Amino acid sequence: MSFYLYDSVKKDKLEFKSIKENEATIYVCGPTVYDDAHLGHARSALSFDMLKRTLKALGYKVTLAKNFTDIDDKIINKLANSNKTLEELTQYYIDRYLEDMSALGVERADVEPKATESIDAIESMINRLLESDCAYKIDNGDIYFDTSKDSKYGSISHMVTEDEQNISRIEANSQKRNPKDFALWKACEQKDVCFNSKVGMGRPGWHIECSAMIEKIFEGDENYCIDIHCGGADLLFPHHENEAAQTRCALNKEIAKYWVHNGFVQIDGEKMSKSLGNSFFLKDALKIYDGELLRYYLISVNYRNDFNFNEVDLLNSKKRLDKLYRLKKRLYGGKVGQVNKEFKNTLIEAMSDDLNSSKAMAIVDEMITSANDSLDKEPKNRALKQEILANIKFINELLGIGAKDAIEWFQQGVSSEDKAKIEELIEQRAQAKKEKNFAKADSIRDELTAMNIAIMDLADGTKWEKL
RNA sequence: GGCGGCAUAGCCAAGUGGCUAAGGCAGGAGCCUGCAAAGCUCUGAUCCCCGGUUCGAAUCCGGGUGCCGCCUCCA
Repeated sequence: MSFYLYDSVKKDKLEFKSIKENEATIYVCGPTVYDDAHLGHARSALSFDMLKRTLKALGYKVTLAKNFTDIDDKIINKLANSNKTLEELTQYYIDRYLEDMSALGVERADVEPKATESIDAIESMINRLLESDCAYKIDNGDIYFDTSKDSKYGSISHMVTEDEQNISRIEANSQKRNPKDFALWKACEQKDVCFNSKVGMGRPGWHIECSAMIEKIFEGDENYCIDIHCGGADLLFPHHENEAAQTRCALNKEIAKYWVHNGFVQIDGEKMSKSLGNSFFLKDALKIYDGELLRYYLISVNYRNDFNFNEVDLLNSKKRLDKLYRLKKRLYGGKVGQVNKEFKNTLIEAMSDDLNSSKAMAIVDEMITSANDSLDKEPKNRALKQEILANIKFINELLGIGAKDAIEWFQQGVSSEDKAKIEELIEQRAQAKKEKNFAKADSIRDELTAMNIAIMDLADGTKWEKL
């Protein structure tokens, strides 16, 4: 089966042809670890988690690297107001990031390089750029990349123009050869946030770390370092433009064969920001909503589109995901059989079309309806039940949803005392029903409703769910 | 100022030249049920506006209008 991916540099949906047959190499620009992860980080991580899962389902051996930028101006600023070391501070946020992403079902990357642990690769690349005069050092020790040395500069973002007016906001520095030149290395004096390297005392610029890490981690071929380079839409310029330029000048090849960018998350139609006070940290969202639900909600929209996060839509997603778990609950404790091949292929096919998760979810919904219908007609068909459970298992492999215990799913946040009380009330109601005392049965149901508990009388007894 | 994206039923959202425009939520009708809930069945849009290309366009081109993003750290 062919895999198609929208390349945001070529602006076209292309058939994926990996550098090495049946192997796929992916690099994702990860977070700068100076604060907790927000919904935007989640969306990025989820997009490329789906990419990895889909390629694996198609039979590729996937290697995904996601970096942590653990040295940067904002980290240094934060350090000034804390009594932690650089490593303590960044490791704290790395752990927080991984914890939050784990709650969303994001698989760990195969390689997780840190900038501070890649100084050797960075200084090596900077040295080569200096030797070939693609980079130059100015009086204060800063090292800049000379964008005029890269004839293809601008080919990634299509953002570079000759018009001087457009670049008025770029850092003014009289020693820079070209206004667009960017820092590869920032000289500094403070020892606690600087590294002693062959290119001087200082710290790496943001862009060089990705180029250097990719060179260090992946082999590539004579034309490309990796198959797919991923990141948020905002990274296209200047970050990815600069990465591409550095790699071209240092290695004489392109950094990536395909470029994939995910769209932004807005909250209630407004850009996320601390000043707006819209709760945008993942940890806050996870206090209220289940991680799997957030995952399901966030992947319900194509990864390239902007995403407008709001509670109404989130609760709609909850109802939709509940249907999957209700089906799973219907088959509770049953054996998992063989997945339906047609279902599996249709689902992979949807994801193979530029990760069309919306379509994949529609296919899941159709499977749920058809499965419920079949179960209504043939409640004792064991083979059918086993196949449906296998289908649900495959949904989890590909989309990362539906793996939880179906009973627990509907009882999240209910204490064991409340559970006992609910069971007791249901028992009393069953007795009242048996005696045809419907008034009493209904009043017990009202009592449960007041506790936010919904009940449903099924063939095999009364089941309850937390609303 | 420069570059780019988006606009599909009450809401969310697939679909990028051609069968009756996916799917979900909400709403309506029915089956089932002591009544409900759950589940199942049926039910809704000609695709922001104008013009063009074409036998044929939501889908391509041009022009509007509106919203958003990037150009400075940012997923």
